[in-house]
Amino acid sequence: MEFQVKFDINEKIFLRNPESSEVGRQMVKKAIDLIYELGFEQFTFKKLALEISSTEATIYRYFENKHRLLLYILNWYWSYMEFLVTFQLENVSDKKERLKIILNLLTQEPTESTNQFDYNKKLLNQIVIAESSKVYLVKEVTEINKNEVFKPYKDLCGKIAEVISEYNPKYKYPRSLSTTLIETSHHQQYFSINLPKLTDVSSENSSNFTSKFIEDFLFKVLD
Amino acid sequence: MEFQVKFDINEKIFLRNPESSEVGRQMVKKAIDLIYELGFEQFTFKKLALEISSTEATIYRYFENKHRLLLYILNWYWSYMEFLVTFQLENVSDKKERLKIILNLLTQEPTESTNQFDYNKKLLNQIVIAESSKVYLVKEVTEINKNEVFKPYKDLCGKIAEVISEYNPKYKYPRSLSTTLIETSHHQQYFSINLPKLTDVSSENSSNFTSKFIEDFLFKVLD
DNA sequence: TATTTGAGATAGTATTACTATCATATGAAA
DNA sequence: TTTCATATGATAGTAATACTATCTCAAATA
Repeated sequence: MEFQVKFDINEKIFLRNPESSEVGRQMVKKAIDLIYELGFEQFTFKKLALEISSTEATIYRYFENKHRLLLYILNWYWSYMEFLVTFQLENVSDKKERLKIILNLLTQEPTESTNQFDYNKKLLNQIVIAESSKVYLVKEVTEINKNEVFKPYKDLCGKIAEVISEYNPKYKYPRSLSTTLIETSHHQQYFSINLPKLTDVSSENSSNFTSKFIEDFLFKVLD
Repeated sequence: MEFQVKFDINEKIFLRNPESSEVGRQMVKKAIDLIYELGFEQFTFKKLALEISSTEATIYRYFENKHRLLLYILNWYWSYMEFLVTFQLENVSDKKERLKIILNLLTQEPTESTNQFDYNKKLLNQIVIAESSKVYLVKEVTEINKNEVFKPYKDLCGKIAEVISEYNPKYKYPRSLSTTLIETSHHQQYFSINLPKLTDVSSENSSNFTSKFIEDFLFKVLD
């Protein structure tokens, strides 16, 4: 079975919908490749324009600045994650199993994209790990939050919080635990590769280290 | 009782030691004010030069770029935190109490700096919450890590991990739990102020929300 | 006293992050 | 089929950023 998913991204994020044209779609696809390759700081619209054989001016007609473009990509990712959670939880009633499915989604590398029209999920996942905090750790966070541009992240968090509460209705901090799971999965994956002394990875336990760590703490917190 | 603390910051971080001159000291002090005020992205050496009535060229003689200056500030902070942990743990033998002291240091606003020669700890704390991840979430992380510039963070992590292991020697992930405590305390403090829907704060439980969440979390994991 | 060193002043460059204008192609509406 | 709106590309230009280089002067040091 194969299918594509589309999400309605909040219109406040872009000036012109990149889904509405070929350049727009190319723009987002190549942006993912470039941000992965260069890191967000070194990524520029000039470099992206060159890559898609277009111009800076054209890109600026779609996105106000590179921060917005990153936000667009992350909104897509968060929507996609919420979709995956919903989809994979379908018909699973065991409450522990439901949590495990979520942990799996948060810590496993996504499967390779099979069709060329889709975004590259592996690169996207790496971008989320290394760059996602840069969209909210900015001075203007309150201002940009007014346009509900973080709604997909909040929704994902809310969905995971629900599953947590189903499992243990007495637990008092389902949302905070939910963001902690998400953020910690990013940190520990990043640290275990780049700054392993900040973790407990070793050559023996390196495979799925983050999974094991997070699963261990989640069930200790909830049981 | 009042005293000042000095730390030897890794020489690879700066070109010229800012502690060695008055401009240098002013530079770091004012950088803390400015980064707090503008956020790291909007902070520039030009603005800092103006603020200390010096020139960009002078600042560049001390620091290669603003990333290094932020790293310098964070190294000082991490060293300071490790000092505080060591100091406040002195003569406390109760193992649970020792963990509680650490949690307190991670989640409480620091006390106002009493003397003008010292850095402003409250601003520093806010900078750590909002900007610290930007020093390691960069493409060049492996390269800059070679100079041991993250040693103070790793040492702090190691020290907290020791206290965790004392409390529960069987726990398998003391370092990862340690970084999770540190990073989660930053996230939850930031979210509870700026994106409260990502947490469980409410008007009733807002005071020390992060403290309560993390304490609950830590002892459930370790007991 | 001679010499090194640090700071300030000044200038200059490449790149970034935009904004503006105009011509042309395309596709839909009349 | 013509008309017209709209998107794109080409080009240009600006202010700010992130540097580097050079020279002078003053103060510390040998």
